Amino acid sequence: MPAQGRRVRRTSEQAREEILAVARTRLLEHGIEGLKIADVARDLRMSHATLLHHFGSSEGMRTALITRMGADVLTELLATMDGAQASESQRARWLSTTFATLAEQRHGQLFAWLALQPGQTGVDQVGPTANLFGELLGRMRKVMPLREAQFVVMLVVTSAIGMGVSRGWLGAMGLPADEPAIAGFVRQLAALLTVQLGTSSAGDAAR
Amino acid sequence: MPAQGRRVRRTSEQAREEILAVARTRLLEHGIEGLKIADVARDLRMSHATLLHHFGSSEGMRTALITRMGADVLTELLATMDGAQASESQRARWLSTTFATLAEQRHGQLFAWLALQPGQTGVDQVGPTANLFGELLGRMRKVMPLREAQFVVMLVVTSAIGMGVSRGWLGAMGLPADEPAIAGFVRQLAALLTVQLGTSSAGDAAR
DNA sequence: ACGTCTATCAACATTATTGTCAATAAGGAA
DNA sequence: TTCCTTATTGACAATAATGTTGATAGACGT
Repeated sequence: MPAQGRRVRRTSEQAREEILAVARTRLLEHGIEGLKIADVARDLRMSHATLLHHFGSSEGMRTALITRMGADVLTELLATMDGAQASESQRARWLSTTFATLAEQRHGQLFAWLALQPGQTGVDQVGPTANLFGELLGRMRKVMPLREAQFVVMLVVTSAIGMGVSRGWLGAMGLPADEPAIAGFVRQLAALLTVQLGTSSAGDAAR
Repeated sequence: MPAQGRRVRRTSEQAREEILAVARTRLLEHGIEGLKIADVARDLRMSHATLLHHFGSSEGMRTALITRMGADVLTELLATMDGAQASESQRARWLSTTFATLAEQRHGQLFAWLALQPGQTGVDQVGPTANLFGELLGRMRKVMPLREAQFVVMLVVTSAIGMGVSRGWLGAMGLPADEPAIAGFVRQLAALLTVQLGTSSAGDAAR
């Protein structure tokens, strides 16, 4: 164990990792306000100067955090896709896990944060995540016509993001939003989409 | 026109209105960062001390803004409901306008902002909006069974909020999100829900 | 041991943001 | 007019937050 007065010396990479980890949990618990570099640094028992040394500026840290979290979402999403495309029951499970991934509260915070960045600034920072949903769409196209795929992905993505962003207060605003209610909702959605996809699988439901 | 050196003296109410109006547009254009009281005041050619005089603190202003915008959403939503419940074509139109109301970029900013408030803080401030979606749900129950109504409202609300929050960057992430694409999406959704509601109108689609 | 590299830190500097206060002036009432 | 209320303001105060710097000390190689 390090004595109190003793400096801990991490590698540059380690330091960045630890900082981003703390920043993430602070974002979840305290919102954007929790991202002041002094606070993040204090959680690590590190001087805020050190934090600045690693990220250049407070904005640098925030940008890195956006990039990291975006990449995590991408990884999770693509992981759930692998091997879950063929059968209908598999597709239902895919929907459920995808929904869970996107609607997770922490990701909701990320999306909300992105939404509040003026202009494109936030999105540009996402870097590798840039084509996140395009990737999803591409894989869906392999098992259904483009128009269907676009509709399904769009519906699932927007609904999941909306759920993630607003889960905290949907309940307070009159909609049932506890765990079982959401699970039931996802099941209903899966059933609805299954019907839809089974019925008009060559189809064009609109106009 | 007021000469430069001359003070403009508004009623307390007028002042609050003008301030909130400016604050709203600033929120839309510059995100939360645009809400610094000095900036808002400058847009009105007013000293920031005056702004503080009317709202007590910067937080007071932000709270008032949340309340106001929330109330506006509520008003718009309920307005679109009146008289658009009975027939199916009317229901489709209701969905379209409701969707438009919630997905509107400016409201998306509001929702995103709410999502980033730690804990319940943000929601509590919404005041009259508190039961916003409960109101929606109540009206839907008049024309369909509870389980159906819950599902439909939940789907529309989450999807619309998700759309509003992420409209700015859905395109950059690979999903078609220009005006016609969204319009098409809403039409497809309406069609899908119409089928669903027509088919199993006593139904329990899940499990 | 010695030297190099650089992560770390305390103290300082700078700015940004919010908040306070006493004085001023606009509008209405008496 | 005169008086009273209070919206308005500039100047100041108090922090809060970010950024800067020179010195210190781990880790690693020679």
